[in-house]
Amino acid sequence: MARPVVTRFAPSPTGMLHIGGVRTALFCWLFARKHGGRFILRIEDTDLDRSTDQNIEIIEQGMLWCGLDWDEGPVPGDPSAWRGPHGPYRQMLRMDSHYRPALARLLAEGGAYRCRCSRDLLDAARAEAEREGRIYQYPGTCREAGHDASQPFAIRLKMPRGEETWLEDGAIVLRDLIKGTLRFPAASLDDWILARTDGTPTYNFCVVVDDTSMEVSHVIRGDDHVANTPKQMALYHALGFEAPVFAHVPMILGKDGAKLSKRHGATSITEYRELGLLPSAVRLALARLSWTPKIDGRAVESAEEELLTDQEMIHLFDLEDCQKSPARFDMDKLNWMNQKLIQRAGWRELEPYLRPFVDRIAPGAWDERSEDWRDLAVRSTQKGKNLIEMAEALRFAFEGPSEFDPKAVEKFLTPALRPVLGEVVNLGDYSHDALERDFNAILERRGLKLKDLAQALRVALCGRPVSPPIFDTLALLGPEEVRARLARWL
RNA sequence: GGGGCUAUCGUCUAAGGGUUAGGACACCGCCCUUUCACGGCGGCAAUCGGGGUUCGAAUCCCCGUAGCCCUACCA
Repeated sequence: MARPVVTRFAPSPTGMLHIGGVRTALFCWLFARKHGGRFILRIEDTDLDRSTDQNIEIIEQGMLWCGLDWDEGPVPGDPSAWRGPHGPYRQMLRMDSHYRPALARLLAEGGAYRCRCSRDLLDAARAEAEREGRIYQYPGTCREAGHDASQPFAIRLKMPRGEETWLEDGAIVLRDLIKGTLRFPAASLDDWILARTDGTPTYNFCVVVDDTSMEVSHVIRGDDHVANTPKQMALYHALGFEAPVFAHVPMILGKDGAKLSKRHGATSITEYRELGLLPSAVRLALARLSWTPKIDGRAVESAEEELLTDQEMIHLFDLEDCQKSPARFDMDKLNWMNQKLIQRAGWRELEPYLRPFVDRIAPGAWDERSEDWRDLAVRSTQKGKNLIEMAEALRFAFEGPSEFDPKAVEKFLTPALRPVLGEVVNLGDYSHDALERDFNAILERRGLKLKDLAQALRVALCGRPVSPPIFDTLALLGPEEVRARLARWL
């Protein structure tokens, strides 16, 4: 029986938003969008020491920059507000409303029990088992003791012993959409803790309660949670809830195959923004890690097909086309995708992303320019690999050269060419066609090649022999500025 | 130690018994060119090891090896 599709991303606000988390969120988002379902953002803030409102905002902003909008969850920037019928969406706010009642019911129904074994006792037993090379499992000392609440206690779940009818050959069977059918022998699982002695519930308990009450139909998460799943399945069973469908996505590794960490470069989503990447490129690159889009059953076969739009990704996305094995993060490919997406974007589309980078070079200057100017500025720098390169390529338009590359001056600004600059000063029509016509006339008269004049102009105007196409360079500066900059060479 | 997962070019991957093992990124070379780029064309490059099953294995089975996850009163 098909439930409406609901997915969720549940990060801990313990710092930055990790790129691996973004990828998981992206899969959840794609899946929900594809099936016309809802996507929930839930904050797992039970780690009180590290969770802060500021970190929550970092997550929200990272998600929004990346284009991953959620249908239910916190309202960005307002720690106490939320949107959606299943709130609150922060675990700390769900203690009394959700966790305690579920715990009480479990205790009353016998699915869980109070355990008085002290932490010291447990630690000692574990240490001893380890010393003897044995595996340690909680022996179930208090399982049938029927302890009351008169003394301190933790709460443990009664895990199946092997004979239960919902097991298959004594194993909990997980049919994972990505990993396939996985079997976990009940004997390998012990009675785990649902709530600590101080009454706070543990992670594995909260996820189940939250996913159930939020009507999550598909749990899509990192495969570091695979081994937790049978424990959670037992809890679903004890609670009498139908378990959601699970899909565990493989991890993202660094270039060297080790877990992606700081020494591999950027790990936080905000760093990718700082690198001058388009969110659409980040989405595409992340999605293509572990996922091979199939068009009519065929994997994408060319560069053209690889460059999917969001709509295409949503249309094509299928968890069955995901890899089981981990993938290494490939910055080269991300850069390539970024370049391609920059190339094919319209200037209005690019402008909001480019503006902040231009602002760093010339604060406020961008918005003072006309639409035509901004259009040309974007188009003439669209060959850049990223927004930083694009903005940098426009620097000449906002500030005159602070110095002139001596070698370039010697090579291109030859005595023979300087007089020609004087002719350029006389030109008044900077439209492309006019410039081309007038330049051709000058070149013919002087017996020069465009290359000679173009390079001389670049050096004279920008201080170095590199700039956008020469006619664009002139148009971006305008006749007045060109005359001013050329004056010293005449 | 126990439980679970994984293994094709440098990277992301395609091919579930028969292919010269295909594509993309990166790299290298050539061409184009108004600088830098873009672009076009071409090249290099892989089935972890060992046993089976089979006429035939990257594909199926077993055994190794390596890596990762879980094994907390962390999440």
